[in-house]
Amino acid sequence: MAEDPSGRQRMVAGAADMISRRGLNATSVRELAKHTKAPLGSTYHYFPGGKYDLATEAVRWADDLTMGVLTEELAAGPQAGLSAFLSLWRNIVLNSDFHAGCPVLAVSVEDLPEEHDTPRKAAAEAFQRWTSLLADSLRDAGAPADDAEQGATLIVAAVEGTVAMCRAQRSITPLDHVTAQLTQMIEKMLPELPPAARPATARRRKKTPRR
Amino acid sequence: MAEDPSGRQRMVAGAADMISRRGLNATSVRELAKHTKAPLGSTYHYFPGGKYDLATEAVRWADDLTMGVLTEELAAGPQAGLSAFLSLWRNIVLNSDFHAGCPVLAVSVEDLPEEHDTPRKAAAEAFQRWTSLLADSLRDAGAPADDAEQGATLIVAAVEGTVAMCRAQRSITPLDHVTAQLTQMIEKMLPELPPAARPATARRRKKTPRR
DNA sequence: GTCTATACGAAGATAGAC
DNA sequence: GTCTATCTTCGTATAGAC
Repeated sequence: MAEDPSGRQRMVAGAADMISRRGLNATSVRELAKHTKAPLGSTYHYFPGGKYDLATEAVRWADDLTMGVLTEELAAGPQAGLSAFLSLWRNIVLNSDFHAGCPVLAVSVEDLPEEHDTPRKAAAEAFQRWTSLLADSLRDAGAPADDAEQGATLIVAAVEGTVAMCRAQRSITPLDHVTAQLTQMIEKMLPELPPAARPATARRRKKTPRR
Repeated sequence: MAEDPSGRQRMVAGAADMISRRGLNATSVRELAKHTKAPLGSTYHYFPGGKYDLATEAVRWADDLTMGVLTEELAAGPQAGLSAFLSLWRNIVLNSDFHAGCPVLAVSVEDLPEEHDTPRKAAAEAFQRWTSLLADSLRDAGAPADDAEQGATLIVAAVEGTVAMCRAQRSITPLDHVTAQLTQMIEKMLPELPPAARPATARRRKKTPRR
């Protein structure tokens, strides 16, 4: 968990980044090895299943990273979680000057040969985990069960779609618009409360909040 | 506009479909020619700029198709337009058994070499056109200007993201959830009216409605 | 103008030297 | 165990025969 100097770990993170930029098909093992300063042959020592093993781990890596951020921030309620989720992708898009995005989305829109289907399955799992986490948080905060489930799905879908739109348009404006609307949506689906109050279920947090 | 038996037109539509399934990088000119029964050499006669010319036209083709559907159905108001927009992609996903999606999104998440950037620009334009059309319709129906603009962006982003989620999960459920939430969102942003009534601006339509 | 045959590079994957 | 050199397949693009 401390920094892992291992070439293996660097390759997984590097693959996630590269896939998020160019997609899975355009991410070659050759170039990845070069960028991460790992010898080409070692790749197949670390990842005997080759490119698709590597891609699957890259998707899981992004999944876990996102789950970590969401879990931590959702402790302070759905709005805080939404905000953190948005910031996560916002920073990735801006720091890469609109060149990087979400590797999970990238894998989801490339039809893979039937026998190398594990990256897509990992992507499906990631979306499911993010959605469930958000839905639970909305329910805990008092949203009706249907709205919680549907709203969580909308949040994940909208963020993924918006990141792609921002990249196409080379502008962060779509993300700002979506942020405003999703924030409104959550407000309307929660029971009305004075801004300071919070339902009891939302108060249990596991750690001290960040920052 | 009647059926075009031309090989050229078939290649553009075929490219749009293939890109929507596997992404731009995995769409080879070779295989496209084979699928559309056009000789490989002819491709470069029709599209002197090669693969990226072809991709750009494919994106514009999908753009125009979507604009046509949207323009026609939005004449009956924003809810009808949303519904048609959703159906369009829903049918594509279901008819392809979760293998096809939106070519505009596919192009948006693949970083292209700087010199072959036109497909991305065409994608940016497509998103912009769809968003503007929806925003205008929402404004005409009485939504506040900010909500109209932001809501239109959310609709486009959410639909694009949801199509990708459905493909990853091999399930149409996300699209159903998003449909419910977006429908609610539009209702809440429009002035309250008895279901039968309609603001005057939404009544002007250009053609007789289909079917 | 249409198409076949081919040039040339880069992809995934592996064999086998260190 | 690590890495280099190489095999095979497929990519884009073109040259030149009909």
